[in-house]
Amino acid sequence: MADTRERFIDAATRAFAERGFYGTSIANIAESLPFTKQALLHHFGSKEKLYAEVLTRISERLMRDLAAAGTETSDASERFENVFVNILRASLENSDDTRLLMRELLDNKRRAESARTWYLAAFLDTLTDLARDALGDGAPARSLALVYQLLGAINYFVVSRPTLAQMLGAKTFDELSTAYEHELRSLITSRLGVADEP
Amino acid sequence: MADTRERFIDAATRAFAERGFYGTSIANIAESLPFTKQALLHHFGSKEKLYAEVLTRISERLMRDLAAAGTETSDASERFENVFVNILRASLENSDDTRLLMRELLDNKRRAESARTWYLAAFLDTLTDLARDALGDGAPARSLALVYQLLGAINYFVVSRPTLAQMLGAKTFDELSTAYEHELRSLITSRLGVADEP
DNA sequence: TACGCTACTTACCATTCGGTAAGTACAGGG
DNA sequence: CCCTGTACTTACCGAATGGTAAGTAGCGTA
Repeated sequence: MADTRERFIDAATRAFAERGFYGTSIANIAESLPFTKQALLHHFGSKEKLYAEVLTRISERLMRDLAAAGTETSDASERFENVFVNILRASLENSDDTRLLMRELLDNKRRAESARTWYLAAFLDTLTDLARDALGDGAPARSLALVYQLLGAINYFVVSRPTLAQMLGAKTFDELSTAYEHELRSLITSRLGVADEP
Repeated sequence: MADTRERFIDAATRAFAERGFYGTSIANIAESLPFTKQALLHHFGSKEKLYAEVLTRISERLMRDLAAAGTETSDASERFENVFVNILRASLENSDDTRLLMRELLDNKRRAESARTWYLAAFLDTLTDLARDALGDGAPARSLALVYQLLGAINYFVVSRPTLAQMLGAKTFDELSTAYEHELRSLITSRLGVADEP
């Protein structure tokens, strides 16, 4: 059944996000559902192929989210800011995906071919165009750098949340969580508000 | 010999950074040196203990670097900016360490007790104090959020470099690399240059 | 010369891993 | 009623893993 496949992909996403590709065994994934690992192999053929399906589903969602955002306003700066706030919210909401993609980023140099970066390339292209409109200057590397810095600010935070929660204590952690989006907006608007020196 | 220990820790740092804790076998580490895995076990007792020594050595370097920076100037904003540029340079220079710490961040929720966050706590404390001085406002959560965003901007970039190099091609990648520090400075100075609304 | 210590090695082991082989149960169609 | 395909299961396998046991070689000391 297609439903069983989906359940496997769900469980695999959680497991891979939590323990990484090598820290996760297919038996482990299957045991979190009422199936054996052979059922998993029946549907996906191999661990690698299951992982590929997990990645595909995540990048499809990313592109869908990105396409949905960025059409709310005509002001370039405002649009830029809103797009990144949307990315922050989506990344927080799908933190398993975010963690898994961070692991993939760390691993994919080794995981050979890794033409798997296509989703990132499309992502960056779109965002860099938005950045150029918002910055209004000509150097494409600057736009790309800014985009990457903001993605880093977002993803690193999402990935750190469990550690931060434990380290900071509930009160400070809650304050940080609520401050984060506001502070991200400040960072973006202030950056967009100043002229660049060459 | 102490030298053999150091060589094991060096090799382990590279291996753990590249493949992660679970993707690395102690036999693999030993094979990259003219020793057997039993020599490794003789010196460190277990894989976990070796990993702990690797982490300890990294966090000691981090604290040393941080203590060395931040004393160059008396102006709070300038000091803040310089500290983060120093962190960027050090993270790039020790990219294995950066990658390994990113993996640890992803793993340590699971790796139980993980009182291993102490180095991060001290790091954040120091940086947040600098941020408060530079921002000149009272909300500690804002300072912490800003610090974390800049750390994210730095670490995410360092970790992504192999992927970016492959994805962007040599020319664009070089442009991005040289633009990154400049753009980070722009991000910081512009953020410090505007007043906060509550 | 004997002793103990450090720095290793070879041999071995139980467990876990991803994957294959060979089935069982059942549904739908001719 | 049989045939075929799907969705699984139990049984099994070779390779790799972390770790233990039991050495061996060399050095410093009494």
